Amino acid sequence: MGPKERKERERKERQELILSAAAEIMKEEGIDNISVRKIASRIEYSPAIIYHYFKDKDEIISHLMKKGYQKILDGLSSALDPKDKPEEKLKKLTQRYIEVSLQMSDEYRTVQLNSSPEVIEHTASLFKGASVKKPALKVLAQCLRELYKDNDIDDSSIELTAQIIAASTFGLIIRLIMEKDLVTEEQKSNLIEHFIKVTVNGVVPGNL
Amino acid sequence: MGPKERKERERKERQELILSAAAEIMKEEGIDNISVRKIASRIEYSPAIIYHYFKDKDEIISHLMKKGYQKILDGLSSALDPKDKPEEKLKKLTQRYIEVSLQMSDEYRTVQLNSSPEVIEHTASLFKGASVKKPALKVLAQCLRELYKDNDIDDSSIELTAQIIAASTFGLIIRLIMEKDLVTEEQKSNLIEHFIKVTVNGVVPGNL
DNA sequence: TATAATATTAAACGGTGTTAAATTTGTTGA
DNA sequence: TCAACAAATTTAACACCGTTTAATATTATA
Repeated sequence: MGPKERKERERKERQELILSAAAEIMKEEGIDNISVRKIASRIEYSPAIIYHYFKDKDEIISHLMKKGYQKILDGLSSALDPKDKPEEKLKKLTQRYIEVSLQMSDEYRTVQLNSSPEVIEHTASLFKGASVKKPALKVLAQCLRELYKDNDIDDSSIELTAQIIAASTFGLIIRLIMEKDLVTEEQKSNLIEHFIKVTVNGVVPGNL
Repeated sequence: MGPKERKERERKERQELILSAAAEIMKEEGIDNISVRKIASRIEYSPAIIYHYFKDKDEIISHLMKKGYQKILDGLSSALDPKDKPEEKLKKLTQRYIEVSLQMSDEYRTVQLNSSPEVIEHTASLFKGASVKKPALKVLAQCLRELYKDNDIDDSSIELTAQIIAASTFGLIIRLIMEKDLVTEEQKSNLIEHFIKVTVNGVVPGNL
């Protein structure tokens, strides 16, 4: 309520202004064409002002990443139906993840392939312990735990499996995005269907 | 033998000079730090000369891609032992592909993630018919054909499977490269081992 | 209202890819 | 051998880029 808070709020508003300008540019011209100068001119300020609200350009990009990543996670939760069997859950989850990612292919690509250390920290999924720190992996691991409830499988094995499913799915999605002009819709849905079949078969109890 | 041929040869030599300078920079400073001016200064010419031998910087990058891609393929063939059973072949092939790719991670990343249309044409693997046009997929599909020799599986299914293995493996490799600072050697080999197990289990006859 | 803090800008630095025109170098034919 | 032509190479510029420093304008505070 004091002026301190207002200041803080105004500062955030300006940051949002900058971020949304950057997001606009990303949508219109792609991630690589975001430039500090373009952002500045779009919000009708001088380029230098950007550095009053962000450390550097990378920090702006990082913010865009985080938002994109969150978007994927949000679209995921609605795919879980408690009534489903574990195997079915796994299929639906994977299917949904692929669908949501393909719907926002530009953002997905940007988020997942950006190689700045700060962003990688947010997208990394292969390090030990990722299945408890990464929401998407967490739900996946939970799904696998149900799948293996009658088997004697240690947790590190489940984590590995979750990470592998994530990495494989990531690979399929990125390739589908990159080759979108070369792959027909039919081929695409064949691939997705087949992928889910193969992946689930690969991790189903008894095969491990 | 006429001067025409010599001219042609000399031109190629200069192109090679430029390319190897670019490759050096890529090795030392990473793909993103290749610049026309740096190449020029390294070969002790003025920047403009580059454009006498290449259309633009992208063309230079494209050449680096093609070479990198070839390198992967070359390292692959030696992994095939005719005495192995199909399942074993598949495992070794995948293992080798991952190893070779990780050994040249910068190049792999560059080759596989470059999004210029010209390069995508060389790396694409999901379009219908890819398994006969792409050497790496061809050997993979052949491997699968052996694996399914006693089963009644149509060829389009084999192609789909090959493409899926390729895309999944691609995903694992890219993530391992991107997260190399976060993943320990132990975790890495666990992942690779587990990945091969899961993948092979997923495509083994009877599970499909 | 004066002072201190904050917001904003102008201007520059060093970097980038690329191009047009001028210049040097090399080749060829008379 | 020399002039004419063609090829190779450079100079210089254009239009961008990210970033920093110092000066200026604006706002808040005492």
